[in-house]
Amino acid sequence: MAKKSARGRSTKPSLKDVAKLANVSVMTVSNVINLRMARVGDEVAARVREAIRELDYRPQRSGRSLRLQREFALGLTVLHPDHRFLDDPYITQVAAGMSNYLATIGYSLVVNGLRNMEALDTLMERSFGYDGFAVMVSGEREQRLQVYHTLARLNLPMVVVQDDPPPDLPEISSVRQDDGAGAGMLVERLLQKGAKRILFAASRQIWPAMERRAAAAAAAAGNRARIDYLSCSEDDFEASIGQIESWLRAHPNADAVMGGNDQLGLAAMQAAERCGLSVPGDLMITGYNAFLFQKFSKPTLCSVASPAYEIGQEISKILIGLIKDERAGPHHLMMPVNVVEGGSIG
Amino acid sequence: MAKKSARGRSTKPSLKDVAKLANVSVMTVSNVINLRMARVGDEVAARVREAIRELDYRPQRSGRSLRLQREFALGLTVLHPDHRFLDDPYITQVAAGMSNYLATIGYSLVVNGLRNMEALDTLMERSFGYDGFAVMVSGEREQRLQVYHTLARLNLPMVVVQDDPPPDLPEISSVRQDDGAGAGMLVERLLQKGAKRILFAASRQIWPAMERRAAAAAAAAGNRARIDYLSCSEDDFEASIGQIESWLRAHPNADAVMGGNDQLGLAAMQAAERCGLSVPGDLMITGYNAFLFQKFSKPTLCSVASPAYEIGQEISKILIGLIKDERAGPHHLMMPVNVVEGGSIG
DNA sequence: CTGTTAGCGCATTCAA
DNA sequence: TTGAATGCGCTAACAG
Repeated sequence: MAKKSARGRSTKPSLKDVAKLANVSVMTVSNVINLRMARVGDEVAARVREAIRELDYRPQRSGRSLRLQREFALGLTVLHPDHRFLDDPYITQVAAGMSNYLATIGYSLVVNGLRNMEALDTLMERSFGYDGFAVMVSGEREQRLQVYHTLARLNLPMVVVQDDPPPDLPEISSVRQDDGAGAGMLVERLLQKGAKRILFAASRQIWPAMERRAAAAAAAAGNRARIDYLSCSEDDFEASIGQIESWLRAHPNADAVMGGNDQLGLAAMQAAERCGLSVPGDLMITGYNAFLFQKFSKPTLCSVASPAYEIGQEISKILIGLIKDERAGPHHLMMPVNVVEGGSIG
Repeated sequence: MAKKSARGRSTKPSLKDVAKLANVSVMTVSNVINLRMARVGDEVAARVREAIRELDYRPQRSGRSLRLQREFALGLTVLHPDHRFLDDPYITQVAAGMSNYLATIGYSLVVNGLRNMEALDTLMERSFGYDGFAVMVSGEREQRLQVYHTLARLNLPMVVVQDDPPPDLPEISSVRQDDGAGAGMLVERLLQKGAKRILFAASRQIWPAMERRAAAAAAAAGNRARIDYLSCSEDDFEASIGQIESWLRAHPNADAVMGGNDQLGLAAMQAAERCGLSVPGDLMITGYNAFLFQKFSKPTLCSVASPAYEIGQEISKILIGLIKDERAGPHHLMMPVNVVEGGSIG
């Protein structure tokens, strides 16, 4: 049971308490805990374990961290103006992948949601609680670069997610999914089905990955089809529908709408219905990053499966590697993607 | 710039380094950093700040934590068999609410996703990195109680989310939303519109809150309507649709389906369509916890707005209060909910 | 206003 | 095989 001091404040037991109870030195206890059994006799070890159990002792992270100069945690920093930043399923999948991998090696995940640059500055002044971290940033490239530069000053292993790291900071690693290929595959299917005029509906809030999808779609289409670009207020679903609907009414010759993500694909489905267009007969629709929503529509959305969860795991492995071997160079990982079939393109 | 040792390993600067550069004692630097300006002269403070800037010094959390016996972080522990535990929008909203509140006071959020009791035991052996934590557990009440009892041994401020804490552990706090009232309001509306036979479609994975909703719905209906109960495999959307569809075909006199959450409400929408039932004409449908999805269907789902984000904030406030004043008793907070209108009940 | 001392819990190093 | 000494970075308490 926890020790209580005179004032009634319960204090956690330390190595010293265990050592006293087991009648050994603190080092012996430390050795037992860290499984250095070669250095401890069997019966002594048993006595120590009994004392640990009796006191309900658990090593205190702060002492260990101070001594070893390791925090035994990784960070996930998200810079995004929406305060409900974890609404984004991509972010949550990355976080889940990191958390689950880290749990297997006794590490923790520290999540930081920042709404603007000021919050970042505040964060920078404080100490952190991790040995390395991943960053996901929305906004213009210029601003993203500024964020990366700021965070690089922490001098900690760092992975940029779904973006190109700054060329002038070669130490930074990156992990992305192959959104160029994914968008290309979707466009190819639309072209095969005769699409000549396509709308790419992106979110108003800029994510680098979505820009890459739009660019890759345009490149894949070449001069075989025309691709227009529409920026939608993704956070307001109703508004997105309205914007796509307006565009569809203004462009009755459109053959397809590519949603920058599945939410926008679903918005396009409803916009089509409001315009009296049948899917996929009158209008084909695709989404991107098939998470929960992909099946919510009828017909099901044709989309691209995102390995966001696996990306979270890979990020962790890379960071742990960089922490263990400081000499290791930066990693740049590109995860493959594949199309998820759906009735929305026929 | 970061100091480099002979081996090329970069080492973080410490108070001592700053003190040396500024020609003051470490305590003076500490006082400047902690804004104890009454104890430091203006020009000395300026000199110290200059040194901090020059060395890019940042206080190291581990030293501070060790000295003050505080981790400056809160934990969020989720025990749920699905490894993508953060797929649940309720959990992510709670996490976002916690993270954003904590950012304002310089605390961090540590996320722990556990898939089973073994993972919990592993976690219990290690040291943690937080001063208090919130718990969200799915599964049977018996198993949940076991989890709470295990975690209580950490002897840390603890908040149970969306569940009753164990009666024999009066120290544990709790925060819930008033799901009884929410379910009651939905039932009342259905009854007003003449519903006599209602299906409550719950997820196969048991969440205490969903059980409360089902119980409250039955209680509210009394003998005015019959409420059946169906357990759906929520993780597989297609399977959920199939299960609800089967039930609807077997019970053609059903008037309404209450989804235990919005995902299940959406599944019911599709099941209705497959049965050739129009919504709300032939069948009324409700959801629960209106997050992103609530607007994804047509007609829009009638649901109950969840204050999950606010719950996250309240959890943090409660925990911080308990950490600051150990004498404070447990808190038990019940957050009100309200209905979100939608065309799915007419 | 500034400096000195001491010790938080732990693991590396060295001594027995 | 076990123990003792040392110091990681920081701040409360006290001394000047």
